[in-house]
Amino acid sequence: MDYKDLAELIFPDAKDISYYEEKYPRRDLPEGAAVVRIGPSPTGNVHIGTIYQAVIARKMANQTNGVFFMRVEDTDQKREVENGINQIIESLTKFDLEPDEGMISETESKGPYGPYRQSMRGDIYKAYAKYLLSQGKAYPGFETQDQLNEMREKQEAAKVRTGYYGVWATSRNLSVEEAAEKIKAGEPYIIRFKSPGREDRKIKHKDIIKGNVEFPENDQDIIIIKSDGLPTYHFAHAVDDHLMGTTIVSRGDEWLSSVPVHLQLFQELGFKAPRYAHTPTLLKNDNGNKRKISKRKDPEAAASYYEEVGIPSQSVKEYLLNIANSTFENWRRANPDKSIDEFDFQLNKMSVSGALFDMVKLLDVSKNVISKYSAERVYDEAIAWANEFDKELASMLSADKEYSLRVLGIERGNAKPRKDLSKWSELKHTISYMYNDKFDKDAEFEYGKVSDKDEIKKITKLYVEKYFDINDDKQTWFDKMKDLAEEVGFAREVKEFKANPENWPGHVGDISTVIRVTLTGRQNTPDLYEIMQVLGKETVIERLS
RNA sequence: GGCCCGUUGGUCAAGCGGUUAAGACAUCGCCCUUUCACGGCGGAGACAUGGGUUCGAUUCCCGUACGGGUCACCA
Repeated sequence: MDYKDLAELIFPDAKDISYYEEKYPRRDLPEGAAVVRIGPSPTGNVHIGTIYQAVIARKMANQTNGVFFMRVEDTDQKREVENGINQIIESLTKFDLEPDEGMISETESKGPYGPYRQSMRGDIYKAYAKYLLSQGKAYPGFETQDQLNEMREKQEAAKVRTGYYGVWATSRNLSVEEAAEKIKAGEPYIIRFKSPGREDRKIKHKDIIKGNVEFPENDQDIIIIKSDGLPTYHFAHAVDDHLMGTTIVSRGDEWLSSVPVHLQLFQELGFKAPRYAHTPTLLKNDNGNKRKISKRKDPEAAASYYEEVGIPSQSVKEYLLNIANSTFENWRRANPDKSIDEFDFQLNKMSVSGALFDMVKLLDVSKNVISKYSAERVYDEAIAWANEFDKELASMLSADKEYSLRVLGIERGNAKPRKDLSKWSELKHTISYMYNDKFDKDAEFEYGKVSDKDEIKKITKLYVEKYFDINDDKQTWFDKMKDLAEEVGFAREVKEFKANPENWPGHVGDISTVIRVTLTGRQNTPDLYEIMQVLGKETVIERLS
């Protein structure tokens, strides 16, 4: 009996790998085209890190006329969540990051290298495992979970390196006959990779982001096929990225230390290894310490969070790009109106260390993004958000769309657009006073310098009766405000007042504040003239009287 | 603990042997025909630490400290 017989005994039905090598031929792509991918697991709540990876991958593929595909990595059935794949697809769609190939539903995929779901590729992994087995590069391991745990405890107690290697690899030296006998006797087993590595030798890895890294060679006989018949991440990575023609593996840097294993696997399988780009992790400040942003503890770790609070996906993408390449910021300033598709992203310009996720900065980016939207776009996006998350806002906006567009158009569309909105959840508060049914004329407002009720009444009455005319142009309106100030004994000009404050009780700004607060309930608002224009004659008179 | 990776203002970051050590966010002040937002101008604020190497180190080397990752039949 030899290795081949053993392989045959273990995987009698597995095809020869030549079948798959022919079925999935090398991609025919132009020189320099990058084939990149994301490999999310359907564990529910898509992580913002997945979106981050997708932004990077999408850009790499676009810039090189390459391919961006999505492969669902669902080999851990315990963690799987119902509808998990659809959630991933939905998330990518919302961020406008559709892959060129990949799953398009829980069970269907598009693209020539499918299926793009690891649990549906079982036969493929078995074929390659059989191939290794038949060459004596893999072997069945018979230790139970408990035995392995026990072994680790012993190793820890003895303060030696933990793991399945050297003298600890007890199944490794079983003869083919012994192994076959155990299998025939029905003993449970898994398949291990027979590592040719030696811990006292070094391997060099050149990472696109991290640069030169040196590791000890891997000497662990890692498991490649689990007892459920599915591959481990390492094995699936090697087989899939080989077959699918991945040229650059961009993934989180928590994988960096697995590179020796992966390189070895590619080597022993006879595959050409891809280039690797290990991206820094998104971190979060937790009581002064940095730690990985986590789905369990941090709401902002979920891609859906941004949708819920109404931060446009465009803003999130720009922020992520900003973290990925700090040159993005300068580019954006130089090209305020270009699509981010035109930005030249460079993988090797990525920072080596992890960045703290900065919500304040994200909001700032978002504020700029929204400021460039037209009133129509604000309306469309806001109402889409509101329909799902804020019914009151939705009915407010949709009751009179034309009117709402005018409200949203205040100080928008000009050279210096208003920048006071960074997420849709703020919108209701920002514009509520523009809607009569949301405005309580009799509420107690906080006024400024002039706060005496009778005086306020006097000023607003005078304004309405003597100065207000909805047809005035802005300059006339402005001059009239000054006239009003003068008539009630206030300084016409702020500068005059500041030069000699003892001469007046206040200035025109104090008077306009009276009008502003009475009209809107707020001391801080956009341009009052525009507000009055939108509010219309009737409402202005009604509120000021 | 072993093995990796990292450490420039509060945050994100340029810089890669000689710089007044960029810029952005945040913060403070002033200005911007009346508020606020925007915009403009300005201020404060940083090379973790100790040794080398060098005429000269934020930049190169070694140690230390600190932070992060990883050591699963999870990805």
